[in-house]
Amino acid sequence: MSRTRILPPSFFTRDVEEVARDLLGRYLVRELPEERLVVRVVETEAYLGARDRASHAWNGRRTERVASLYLPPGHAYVYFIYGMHFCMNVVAGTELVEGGNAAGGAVLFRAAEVVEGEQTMVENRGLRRPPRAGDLAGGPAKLCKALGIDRELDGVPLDGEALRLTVGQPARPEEIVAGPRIGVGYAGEAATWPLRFAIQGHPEVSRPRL
DNA sequence: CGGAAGATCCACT
DNA sequence: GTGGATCTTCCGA
Repeated sequence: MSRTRILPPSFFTRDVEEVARDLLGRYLVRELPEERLVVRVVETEAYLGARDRASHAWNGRRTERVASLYLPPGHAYVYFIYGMHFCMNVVAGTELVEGGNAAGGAVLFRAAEVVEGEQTMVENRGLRRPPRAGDLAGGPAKLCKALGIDRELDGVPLDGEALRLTVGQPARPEEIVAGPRIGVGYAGEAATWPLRFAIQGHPEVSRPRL
């Protein structure tokens, strides 16, 4: 158990689903100029890449927006959605080519609990009242807002200065639950795949609860 | 070159 | 529970 020991690139060079499960309980560290923010990941989703209709890399799609999905495992993919929100993924997978990620697999961070820097996260979220469960980082866009993550961080390595993933307090396998991913109803067969993972019963998990 | 939809959140009912 | 906000990206014409 370590807040500071950084997860190496090899951590992300495994099956995407396995990485998504193993990220539960890990610490995401955001270094701001004046302060360090730390959260513990409690919910993730795996996106398998080219063979996954719900993935931004479906069918090998390779546009400027999704270019970071093809960086080596361990890099950030941050995208803008619904005209006002950002969401963050980490590139993962085993299908490598030319030092990159051939399949475009990644893990979306959906929810986290605060470990350090709550006051700044309250301010980043624009909350005027004490946060209730899920207010700070109980959803992929809330998480980004709270941590000050936007497209500036698209493509950065997650073992670098601005952003790091550390060992943290990993979830025990028996406390992990799985279910279908959120907001991907258009994806046909893939919409039913149980690639959403969470720490069972955790109050910060986004809705609908698993 | 236009239109439609989106890995969401919030306020309001 | 529902709809509005708000805008980038992509595909089809």
